[in-house]
Amino acid sequence: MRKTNRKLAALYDAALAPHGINIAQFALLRNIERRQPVSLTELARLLELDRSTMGRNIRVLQKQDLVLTSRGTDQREAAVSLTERGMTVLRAAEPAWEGSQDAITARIGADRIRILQELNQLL
Amino acid sequence: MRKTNRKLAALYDAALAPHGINIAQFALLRNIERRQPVSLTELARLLELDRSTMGRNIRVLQKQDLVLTSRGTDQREAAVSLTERGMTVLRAAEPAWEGSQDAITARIGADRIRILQELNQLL
DNA sequence: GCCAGATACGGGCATATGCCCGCAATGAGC
DNA sequence: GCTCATTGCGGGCATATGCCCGTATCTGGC
Repeated sequence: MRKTNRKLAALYDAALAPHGINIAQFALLRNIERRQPVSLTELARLLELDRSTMGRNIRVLQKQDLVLTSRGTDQREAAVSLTERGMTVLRAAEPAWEGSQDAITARIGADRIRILQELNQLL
Repeated sequence: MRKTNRKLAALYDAALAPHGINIAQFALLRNIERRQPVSLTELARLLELDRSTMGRNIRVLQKQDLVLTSRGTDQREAAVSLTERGMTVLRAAEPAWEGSQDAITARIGADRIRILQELNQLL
């Protein structure tokens, strides 16, 4: 599973590289878009990551001017949103992501993809 | 896949924690045992990892006195072998690993496990 | 035997990931 | 209103991962 995950990530990363992001960042940007403005804790819950990991990942996106964070009503919360550039990059990267998705589906079969999705539910 | 991989790794890591190693290190130790003495490049090939990553992972095991490296016939090569302690820890950790393996198989089904193994071949 | 290209490593740079600890803001109970 | 447990973050520590570049060693063709 670890091997496969690395290979799969490498495939997506190669396809997304021209857009300056990797698969982890792509997934993160999509989640931000859906929920913005959203807190770090909420994003961490959505992607099932440690909160501190999420904080650092967001910082990288911020450095690239893809997201911005401000304080929420709750002064503790960091409210994360896409910047205009973030939205542009996300839109531009989507075809590359879909292309990889299709290529991988063709290679391993839609039924196996479905099983991978089930797997995550079971754990 | 990335989510599932993290969850799965966490399960194994928890089971292996009492032995002071994680799932990546466990897999690495097993491969070293099978091929020792073995070069970094060969190990990297076996586990499909970047060679520099392998070098660093080995260094961690070395720091814990689980493996030792010496120069091979080819003076460039690092010949990696298990230390006695490495062997002991590997043997001690195996039941924990098998326990996780069984628990996970029970949870997600042997057929899905088999599909995961096929997946790696296809990529 | 000598040199050029190939091969094995190590180190630097960047990201990803988790755990723990401490700080600040919130909110519930009195 | 005030105290204290809860919640949201950031920073420190450690590992994992990949890419690129430089150095050392080897090897094949001459």
